[in-house]
Amino acid sequence: MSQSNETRAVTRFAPSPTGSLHLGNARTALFSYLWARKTGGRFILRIEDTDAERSQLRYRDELMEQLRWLGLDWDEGPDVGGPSAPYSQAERGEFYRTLYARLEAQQQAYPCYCTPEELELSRKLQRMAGKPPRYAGTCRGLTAAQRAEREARGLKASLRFAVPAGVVVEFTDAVHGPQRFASGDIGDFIIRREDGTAAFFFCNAVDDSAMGVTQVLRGDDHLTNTPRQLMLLDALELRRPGYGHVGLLVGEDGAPLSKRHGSTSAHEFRERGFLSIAIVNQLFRLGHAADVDGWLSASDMPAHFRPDHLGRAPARFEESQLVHWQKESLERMSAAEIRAWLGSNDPLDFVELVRHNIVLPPDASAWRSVIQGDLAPLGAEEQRIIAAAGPAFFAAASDAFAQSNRDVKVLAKILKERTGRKGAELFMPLRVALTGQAHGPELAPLLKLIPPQIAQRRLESHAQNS
RNA sequence: GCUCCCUUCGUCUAGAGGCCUAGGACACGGCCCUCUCAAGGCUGUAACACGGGUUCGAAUCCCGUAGGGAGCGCCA
Repeated sequence: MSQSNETRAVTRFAPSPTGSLHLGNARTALFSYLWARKTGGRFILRIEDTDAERSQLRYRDELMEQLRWLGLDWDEGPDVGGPSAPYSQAERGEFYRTLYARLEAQQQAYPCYCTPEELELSRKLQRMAGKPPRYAGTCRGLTAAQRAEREARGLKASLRFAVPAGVVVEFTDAVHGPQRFASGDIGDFIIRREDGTAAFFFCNAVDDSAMGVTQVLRGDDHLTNTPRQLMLLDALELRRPGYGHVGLLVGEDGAPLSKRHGSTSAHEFRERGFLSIAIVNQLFRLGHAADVDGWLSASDMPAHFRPDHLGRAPARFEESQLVHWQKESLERMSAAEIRAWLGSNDPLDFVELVRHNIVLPPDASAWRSVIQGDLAPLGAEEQRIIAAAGPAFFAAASDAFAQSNRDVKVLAKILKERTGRKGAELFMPLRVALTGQAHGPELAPLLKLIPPQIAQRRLESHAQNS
């Protein structure tokens, strides 16, 4: 296994442009990217847009934008070209046609005239009989005359791969190890749709091979599909890429990540203000055992990627862990970078002051209004602190503030003499009255940023009544 | 139904027969620091799904059971 890790891996990400980049896909893209970068190989982006109905150019562009945002760049792809162009399957029809012709000439593929209704019925019947729902082979034995008769009736045909009987397909999965499947368990499957477009099993396998991909990394859900693709490649005498199937990414309830888990696309996390490097650090550790615990920069990540430590079990995505990487990422940014991330024009000293109390951009707005606008209503803990201090304290505080020239040290000294309070007993009520919150950045510099009249008013407001 | 896959602390994982009284990280609790939060330091709670084997010895190997998942699509 270590042998293959040393060689230059050619990997790919092959999304279908039918929606935005899902976290699960983002993770396999990341792993593929890292594998290529780690070994000095190549990373290919191929767009699987054979389903004209659902594929949209808009989605393709979004996908590419989101990959770039995550820091994944490709060496070959629809926009940058490469030796295996074109990289959109919709444009590879000619290549597919020569392969179909070969398969038909070798009698390893045949036209199928069954209608969707007939197929549906057949599957239903088989299910009821307790049998696996496989293609019955109705059209496999059709004579030339029978085919001609169907053509004459104007029937459209799909093309099916004739699965060889009695074959055992073996391969070594990069994450699951040795695998064996019997061809008898696999029905003849469609490789060209009735409309002439290539079906997934076919174009996906054939392109990986033709593009020189050495390591296919994909979700576990494809594991049992792999023998089909292998038989196809074998029939065409095309080189087999290595396959690796990683455990799926699931939500906090253990079910596959879906809408009901809230955000599931990279785009949604971006909208909420998560940093791409935070997301990448999190994905890096889901279904993958890194050799370090700490935060990694994008440039350090490839060296720490371990293809032989990819996980078989489903990995649960938990936002609390993402938040950790978000904090770690923020710690490593300059105030100017944080300001840019916030998209604000806050003074840098303000950013510097509140940065450790920010996880997502809305946290910054809260502090912004503390120094300029109104305070949010007090929470339970805050109310308790105010009540415990009492109006007399704030009357004294208000006086003291007027003499303090906004210097917390001076303010505290006067108050200490007047009230006998010190430490938390003294500072906490001040903090709550001035900021409306029981936690936050250091009080002294914060006070300097609050306009004096506003600070004065906040202290006085608690001196009045209970 | 058939075929295949998966199962270590709440979560991510280390672990490839003795180094495991199972390690780390996140989260959670405590202590220190401190006006508070965060950060940092120290520290605590917490897991080998179950049952049989094999072995001097099993989280690690074998066989079952249970639970979860995937595939069997003219969707990728």
